[in-house]
Amino acid sequence: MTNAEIARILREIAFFLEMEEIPFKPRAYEKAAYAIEALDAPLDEIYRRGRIKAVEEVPGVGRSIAEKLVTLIETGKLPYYEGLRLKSPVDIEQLTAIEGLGPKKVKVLYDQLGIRTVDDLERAALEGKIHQLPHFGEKSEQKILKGISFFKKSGSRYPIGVILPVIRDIERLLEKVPGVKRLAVAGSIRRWKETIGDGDLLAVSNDPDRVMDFFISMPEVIYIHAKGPTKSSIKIKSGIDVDLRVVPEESFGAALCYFTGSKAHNIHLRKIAIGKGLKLSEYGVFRGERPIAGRTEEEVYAALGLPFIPPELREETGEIESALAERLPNLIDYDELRGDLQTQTNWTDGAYSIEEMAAEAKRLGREYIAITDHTKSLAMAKGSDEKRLRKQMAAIDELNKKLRGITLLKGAEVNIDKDGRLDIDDETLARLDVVGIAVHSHFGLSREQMTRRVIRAMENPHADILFHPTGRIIQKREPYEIDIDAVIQAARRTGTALEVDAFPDRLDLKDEHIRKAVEAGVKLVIDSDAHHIHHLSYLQFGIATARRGWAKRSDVLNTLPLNAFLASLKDGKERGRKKHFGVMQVRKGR
DNA sequence: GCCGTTTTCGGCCCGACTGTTTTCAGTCG
Repeated sequence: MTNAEIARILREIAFFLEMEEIPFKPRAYEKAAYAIEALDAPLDEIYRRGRIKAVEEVPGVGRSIAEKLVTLIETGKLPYYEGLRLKSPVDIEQLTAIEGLGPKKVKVLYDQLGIRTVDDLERAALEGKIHQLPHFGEKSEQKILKGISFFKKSGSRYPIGVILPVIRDIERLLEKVPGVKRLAVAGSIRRWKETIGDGDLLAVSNDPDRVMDFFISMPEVIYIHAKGPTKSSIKIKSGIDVDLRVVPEESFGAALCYFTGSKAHNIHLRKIAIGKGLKLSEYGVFRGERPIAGRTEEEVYAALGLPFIPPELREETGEIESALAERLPNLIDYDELRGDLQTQTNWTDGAYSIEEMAAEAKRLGREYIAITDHTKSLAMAKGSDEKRLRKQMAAIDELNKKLRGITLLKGAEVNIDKDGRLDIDDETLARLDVVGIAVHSHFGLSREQMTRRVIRAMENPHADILFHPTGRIIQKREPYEIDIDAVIQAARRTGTALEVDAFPDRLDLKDEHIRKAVEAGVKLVIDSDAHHIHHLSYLQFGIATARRGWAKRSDVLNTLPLNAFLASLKDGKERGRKKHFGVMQVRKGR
């Protein structure tokens, strides 16, 4: 059973307990669910290694929940949970996806009308049975029907690459509303999470009504969830919910902190405040009634005895502890990448010529980019063979003579075959500046086979960078089965860099893997994987993901100037080769 | 049910908006 499945069960237990109005226990189960979701090892593995004691060491898991988890792991079932489900057999996941339905209302709907699913709910609403229930009325019934129609059309989360431009557009409109003094994007977008549930905007204005009126009457609004003087919430055509809060200027920092989240980070901050005899809310830090901080986030963190914590780290994965110990990493910044090492052109499946890609990259301020078209075994992308690759190298040499202000590197995205061999010969690879290697086929291998395959390819002395190491496409394709810890160890041993593919559908490596790689001292590169000139600006998503993975500038090779970059890339590989060679010698000597 | 530079017992984050209420519960973030 996966951690996600276990977490889901704990959350459902919390919901059932909430239905029964049992105090405090629901929070405990939710907290445990959250903690288990955030683990980087499967819980059943933790249990196998350390028995129940290790399970109890998960924060938020005590004796009672640990026992239940053990039952769940050992038998795949949990009688306590089954019992709750039997008592109220409702489809929690479905029903709570309807805006405005929580535990209490779900209970009334089930107790009074026997509603278990969204289909049941829709039937009852259409038959006019719902508005007769206590605490429901005409409006609730209409709202439920509206919610069901949204439920049927939409997935609940969107890739950040889809949502960011939409929110930026709204931001630009709101900035122009008279009276708006400050405006900021908050929420999970500001934390650069890979998928986003809704958009959060924060404003300071001396005419709040005017901002709110403008906000709810924008042409793209299709539904107004709520409108008040400080908070409004809408749904826009693309199906995304957007919230706008208006706060006084002296509360802007506290509000920005609060609306940026994450929720778990906020709760931790509030507990620290309580510990100091203070109170933290979106309006500021208070001692009694008296505000002592709130205008800026820096001020708020300082009042709690903390340095500023970058939004990308606010996931309650140890950032507050690190901040307290003054051990926060100095994260790579958004303007620190000098090069881009994965771009495709119209030589294979890209849409633009090498010249056009170079011109756009130069315009964006890059100092160098590698042209890494596909290789021959990727037939569908017109992959190059050795001969064509050499022809392209010659073309790049010619272009470099003409180009000013940017250098093109000769590269390739070399295909890893099923057994871990590369599909371009070593002589040709040796002539390339940047050899990226990547898996594009046989995604269904076992974890052992896939891990062996990729590591074997990394052991090729010419392989510089492992491109998109897990092969996932967000919300479309799961990562292939691979032992990422073994890959990280292999990267370290062979001196191969791991890519953070910045293409917003990939973000691969993802944040938590980056954190492991950084801790292991493995070098990273951040690439756009551009197939179009517009994609070259995707690097920002990669930088954000690297920051979420606690990466510093020094962890990322393409923050270096060209010569230092190339030296570093090849040195790493050289050291890896010698180390490997050294091991072989020892073995022979035995 | 969990947890402890305030605690092994007694707390558990805080506030806005809606709808159905006539003083507030439920939901959301």
